[in-house]
Amino acid sequence: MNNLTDYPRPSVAVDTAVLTVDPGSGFVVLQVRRAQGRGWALPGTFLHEGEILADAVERSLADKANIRGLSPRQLHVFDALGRDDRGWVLSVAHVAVVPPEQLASRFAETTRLVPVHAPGRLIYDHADIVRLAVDEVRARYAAMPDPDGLLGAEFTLRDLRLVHEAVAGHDLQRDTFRRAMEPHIVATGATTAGGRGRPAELFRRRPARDTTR
Amino acid sequence: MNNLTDYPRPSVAVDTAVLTVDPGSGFVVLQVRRAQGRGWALPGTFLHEGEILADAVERSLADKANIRGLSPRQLHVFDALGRDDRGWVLSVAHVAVVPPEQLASRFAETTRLVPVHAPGRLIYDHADIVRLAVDEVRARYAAMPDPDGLLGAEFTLRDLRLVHEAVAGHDLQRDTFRRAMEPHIVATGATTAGGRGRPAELFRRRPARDTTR
DNA sequence: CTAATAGTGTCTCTCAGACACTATCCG
DNA sequence: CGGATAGTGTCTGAGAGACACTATTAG
Repeated sequence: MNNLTDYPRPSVAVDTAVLTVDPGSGFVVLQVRRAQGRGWALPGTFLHEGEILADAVERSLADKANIRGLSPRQLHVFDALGRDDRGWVLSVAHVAVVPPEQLASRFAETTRLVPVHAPGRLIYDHADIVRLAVDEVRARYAAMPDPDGLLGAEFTLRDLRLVHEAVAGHDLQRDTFRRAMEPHIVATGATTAGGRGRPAELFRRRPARDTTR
Repeated sequence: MNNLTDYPRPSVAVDTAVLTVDPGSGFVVLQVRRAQGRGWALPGTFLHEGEILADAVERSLADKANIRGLSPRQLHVFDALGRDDRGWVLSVAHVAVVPPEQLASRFAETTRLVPVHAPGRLIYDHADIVRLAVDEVRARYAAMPDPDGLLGAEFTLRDLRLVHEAVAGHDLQRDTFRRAMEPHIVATGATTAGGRGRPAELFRRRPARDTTR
């Protein structure tokens, strides 16, 4: 019978592409400096005993970058035998999107934010993880208004469009974008003031109702 | 430093939803009888030392169901702490689609094929795996003609439509379906003979070219 | 007033869905 | 010929993309 102790077990790691939209640099990924070696990597850690993957992701980000409160999603398990020179290690890649304010308190010396289209040289298969993460988030943002909450609860359509343009990596048409998002948002009644042109309406996300009517 | 031996490691398992289209029962999932207990489960196994996940999937299917030659794709890692009563086990769920002929040689006594819409009672979270697998395959089949090769290299549009209807779980309109698939297939020039009505053209899958023109 | 931004009317093109017609086999 | 199946013309409605118009603010 299958006794759990019959076989050696792999180490299981998590690696996370933490993405945000930076007003200056657009859609960026968080990288951490490697502890012993030189070079940059995605934050990751080994899974501890009795820990679930999401908790390992949160712990790795608290420890390595001083970031808290994420909602990581799984992407893929990387299991190539030679991928990690420390031995037999499976890595479960994750993606997490956070508003830029939440990265303000990150370790300045050992972390950096790099545009996703030119993430630099990364160890192991971390460049693949960034690609998977970016594709996943782009697909989500194409379908819904700011599903990962890069903006607060209320926003103008201009703010929303700028965030979506940063994620998509290209400009979006103002009127088409508005009509695509309108089924998924509700006007609050309030408007902005103090801006240059006509004041803009404020919207909230529609509470995940049926969108087909 | 992170020494790989510092922490206890989880057992890693794979569980696979093997799906096919059965002429009689439609879209079905392969289940295996549990060895020691009663009840049915998806075929799975523990990952052996130095083995990659895809190989573990193939081994589990050869051993438990006498099936070979799959192309499993990863779906999700199930990591809930209490999910397996044998201890700390992560399970990497997979999906594999095979043509029905390839299941002809399966163990008759210990396996069965059950329609995906009523998979019966399954252990652990295997019902969730079936749901994920079905959703993944339906999404792939909605976009491309038989991407997983349930049919052979050549087929009529009727054959193709019947397979897609079985996967989708509902009827598809003949003319609309044809126009949706035509950009992704090439006529061979040959036609069927011996059928009841007008002979049908035979097609092949288009060799993964750019579909936008 | 002009510049700037927000919101919307409307035209066109494409495409899915639907219906119906023609085409070609068997018997 | 009739019955069955394959292939296609065509209409309609929905929706994306694009352009341009109106609306409302600051200065």
